Amino acid sequence: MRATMVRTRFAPSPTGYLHVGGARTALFSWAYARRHAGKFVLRIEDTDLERSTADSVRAILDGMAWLGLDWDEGPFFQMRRLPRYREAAEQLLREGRAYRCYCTKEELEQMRAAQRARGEKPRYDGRWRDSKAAPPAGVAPVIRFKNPLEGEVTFHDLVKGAITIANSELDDLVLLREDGVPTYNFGVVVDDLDMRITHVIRGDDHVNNTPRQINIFRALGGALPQFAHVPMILGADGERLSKRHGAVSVMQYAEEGYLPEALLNYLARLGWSHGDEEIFSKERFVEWFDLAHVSRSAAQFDPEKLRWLNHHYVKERSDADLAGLMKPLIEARGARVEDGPRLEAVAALVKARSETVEAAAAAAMMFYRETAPPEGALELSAEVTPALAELARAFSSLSDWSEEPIMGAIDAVLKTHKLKLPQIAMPLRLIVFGRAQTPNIGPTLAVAGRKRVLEALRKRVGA
RNA sequence: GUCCCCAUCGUCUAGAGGCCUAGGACAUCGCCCUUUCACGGCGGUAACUGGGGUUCGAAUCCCCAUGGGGACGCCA
Repeated sequence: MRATMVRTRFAPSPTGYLHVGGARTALFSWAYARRHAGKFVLRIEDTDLERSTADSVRAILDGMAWLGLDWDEGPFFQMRRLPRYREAAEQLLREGRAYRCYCTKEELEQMRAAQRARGEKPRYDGRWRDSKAAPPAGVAPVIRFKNPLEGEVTFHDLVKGAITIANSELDDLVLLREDGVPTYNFGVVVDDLDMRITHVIRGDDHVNNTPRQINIFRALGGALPQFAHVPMILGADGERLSKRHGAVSVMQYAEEGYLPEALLNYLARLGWSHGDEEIFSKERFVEWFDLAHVSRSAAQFDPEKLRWLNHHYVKERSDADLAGLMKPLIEARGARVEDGPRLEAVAALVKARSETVEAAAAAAMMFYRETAPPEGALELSAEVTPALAELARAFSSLSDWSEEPIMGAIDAVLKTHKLKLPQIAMPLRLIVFGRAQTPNIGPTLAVAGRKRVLEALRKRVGA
């Protein structure tokens, strides 16, 4: 007998972009399904009519696509399943496991305020649970769940272990609003049941919802999935992740020149580990991923380490690949790649000092845009000027414009004028590129092209 | 306030009773390479929250304290 197939899901609410916390939850859920040759289901929980938007749905899908997290079923939208929730709620009503509640919001607020004032946990007191009172006229009821009064719920979380919560801590939550839209806890249960989810992998913040959901699962007569609650991601200062901590949106990282494989690798390593392994591919991650090694405590997001990882992957990309990614960014800066040196050669040169594709594009600009040295930065001494003039002549007569002959010409000039390399290389950098820091002078001049080098030199020292 | 969860270097983490004078990575510091800036190489600083148990032996198990996080909506 084969074990039932693993089915996991990612169930975001479309109320904003895909943020790193959600992305990691999705990643773990996705990896678990892939690892066990199961199915990964995407479900959009759009029951918050106020905040859900089509743009958010797009943003979430875009984020997942960029990260390469593909799903096998869905996206399903809860708002298209309303009849199904109504049906499930009516079943519970019929079986006496749910009831109509006619409380007004003001009434509920009053009740909670009083409870808080008494130092109690605010919760619905069940006043309509067994009420025989006639429903007040003109009030549309909600349907509430008849949560068990006694006993406790224990479940074995795949990452946290046994968790027990007393039913007396729970209250009769709303299943269906007056307009027939399900609340979160009800929608989740009906869907996880209908979609035959075997492993619910989600954020830590849902631990407290789980016992409620388990009670509903049971009332509905369904089989329980396994639960795995992954810890939250905190900002670098230990606070809840927010915009203050830099980018939280996955797509913003894309825009800032991060590579998907870098973000993926970083996220995988946040709250999960495989011995001392730090750098691994998506494929390797799938091979290694297990719930047992998910950590139980929250992790702080470290932008520095992400940058380091990204740099690693930038260096790992082929020159052609990197050039392809850089091109639109260079053009966005108003330069034409066609007017300058071959982008692949430039990419090869700037790789080592660019943590992001953005940075690589910025560094590449020195090859695509003329820049005059800052005022006063270039002061040529009486001995350097003739040396540079001679160098220009030597350059123009080189039969081959590449690193080796270029350095040969420089060495010769150094020798005849009794100069040290920096004395010639620094002015050269300033004259040709308008800056003192560039990659090694030889390959840099080679990539820049003879025409540009000679023109800049002649303008400055004649020849 | 009540309930739930968590606790190893600044950060991410290894560690499932002896392999731990606690390992790796980022960051940081120093040296080397480099006659610029980087990349790279080598090395250093740096942690088991506290207190009680259990055990021949505890970072690892139990209890308490402390600290942190989460949840208490007709949000998800």
